[in-house]
Amino acid sequence: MRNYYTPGEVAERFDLTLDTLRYYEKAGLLRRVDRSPSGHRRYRSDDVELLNMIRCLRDTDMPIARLREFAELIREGDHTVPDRLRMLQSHQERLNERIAEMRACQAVIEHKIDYYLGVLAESSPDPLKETP
Amino acid sequence: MRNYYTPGEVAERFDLTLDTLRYYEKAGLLRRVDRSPSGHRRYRSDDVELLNMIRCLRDTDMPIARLREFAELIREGDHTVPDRLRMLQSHQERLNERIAEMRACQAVIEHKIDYYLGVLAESSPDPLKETP
DNA sequence: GCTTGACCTGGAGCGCGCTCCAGGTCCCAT
DNA sequence: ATGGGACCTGGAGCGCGCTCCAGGTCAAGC
Repeated sequence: MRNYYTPGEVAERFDLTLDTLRYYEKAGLLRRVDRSPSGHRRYRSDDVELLNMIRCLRDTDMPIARLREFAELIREGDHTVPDRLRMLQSHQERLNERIAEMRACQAVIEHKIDYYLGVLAESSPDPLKETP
Repeated sequence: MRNYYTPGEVAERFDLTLDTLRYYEKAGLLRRVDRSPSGHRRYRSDDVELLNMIRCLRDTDMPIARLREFAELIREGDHTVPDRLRMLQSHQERLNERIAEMRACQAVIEHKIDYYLGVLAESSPDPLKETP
């Protein structure tokens, strides 16, 4: 029973390419990952756990640079928990703002959709009762 | 009484730079804008109206290429209303999906925040009743 | 022994959406 | 007449986040 994950497994699990996975490591989002005797990477379950977080944060547009900061805090040890907490909390706030912004845009777009629907209704009115 | 807007006015109104405004024009998001005798741009109110839509769509991550398609439909005339409608509707759907995705990520992040709060609570428990 | 496939490396390249620049024109106020 | 400010042009450059590549190693199965 293996206690590690191969690059292929990890890539598939998070829907990342091998290139991206290596890029994340180079960029400092992951520690230097363990290797098999032949040099292949072996991801531990805590790497995978971190990647899960990374994917969430990336998917919500946290830039790589900030992700690296976060990862560095983790590597520095338990005394950085308050800083990590602050990072996550402020990210949540930004996210709330972003979602609100998107909702506002949606409203404007919806308005335009209604307008277009109106235009169509007028140009081709009730097909059973055409205007004379 | 002027019936046009200067580049500076438009840029400020939509919080864009003059460069971006010109870029949008080059990219085909705007028609070739009118000019003053001295060559300065003069935006009409329908340009401004379109820009308002463009800003909404860009702010919700519609790529420039798709925006150009949309703008071209407008230029082609009223018979493209159904196509425009479809574009906006499918954009709204994508947006809903995107927002749902972000909410899902937020839940994961919130979970982590709670975990960190737990860690902190444990490492520095009730300050008035320290563990012996 | 040979092929296949998964993985390795360092480094170059790319697509997107701007952003910046040099050098110029025009107009208005001092 | 001079200076400042708003704007013009074409084209180069940039930051980000990957993505691709050539050339190589290794392990397992036929």
